Amino acid sequence: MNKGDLVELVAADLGGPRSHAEKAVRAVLDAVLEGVERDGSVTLAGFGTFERKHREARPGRNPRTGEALVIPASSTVAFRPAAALKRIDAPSESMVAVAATD
Amino acid sequence: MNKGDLVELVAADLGGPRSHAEKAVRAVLDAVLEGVERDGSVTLAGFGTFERKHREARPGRNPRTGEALVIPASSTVAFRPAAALKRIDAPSESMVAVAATD
DNA sequence: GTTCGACCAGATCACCCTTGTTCATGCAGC
DNA sequence: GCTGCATGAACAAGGGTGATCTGGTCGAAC
Repeated sequence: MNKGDLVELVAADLGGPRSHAEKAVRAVLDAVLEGVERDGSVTLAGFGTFERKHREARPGRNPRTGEALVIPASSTVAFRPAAALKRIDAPSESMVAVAATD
Repeated sequence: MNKGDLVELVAADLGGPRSHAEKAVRAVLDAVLEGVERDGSVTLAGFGTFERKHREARPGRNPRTGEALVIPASSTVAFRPAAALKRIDAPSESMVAVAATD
């Protein structure tokens, strides 16, 4: 799913025109990045937490040549999903039971 | 930073009332979850990709008791940030140069 | 007021991360 | 609406890193 489809979903939710939903999507994404840049972390209850993580330099390897190299330290944005959207998958053996229950 | 602050940023961006921005934030977050559920992944160019990742069951351990246990298979939502928001930190040796340049 | 998130402990395994290319697609501008 | 540009995905291999378990409480957020 790409941004266009997401905009359609947002438009369906907000009920307004797609152009408005598109602006809303951009505004939210930009605000998240802004918040991460400013505060270092953005916590959205029930959704997850975006946080800027500093990664130490560490030894890496060029997968093409196999040559060892040093991956420089970098800052990236990590996302920790809220517990609400972690779903425990039923074990394979229970799938039959689930199917029977369902 | 919490959801309220994010809403304020979005409101400042959209220019509308905060109540409207709050609805927009909820709509976007909900749409992302909806998209992940539907399609398995949501790609936002310049921001990142949300994708549902299936994690196999694996042996774990209760950190309190040290007792071994099996972590059941689960599905979670992972976020891969776009290359644009990965920032390479200057090496320590360059910090002096940066300081000198700055 | 209620619920949700963070924290911490220790051990372990999955996965992320590098390079570099190309192609295709998505996005945005005209 | 079309085109152009930019960005994402995939692959290959290996090692380091972090995510993960529980759980109770406190504080903040909703």
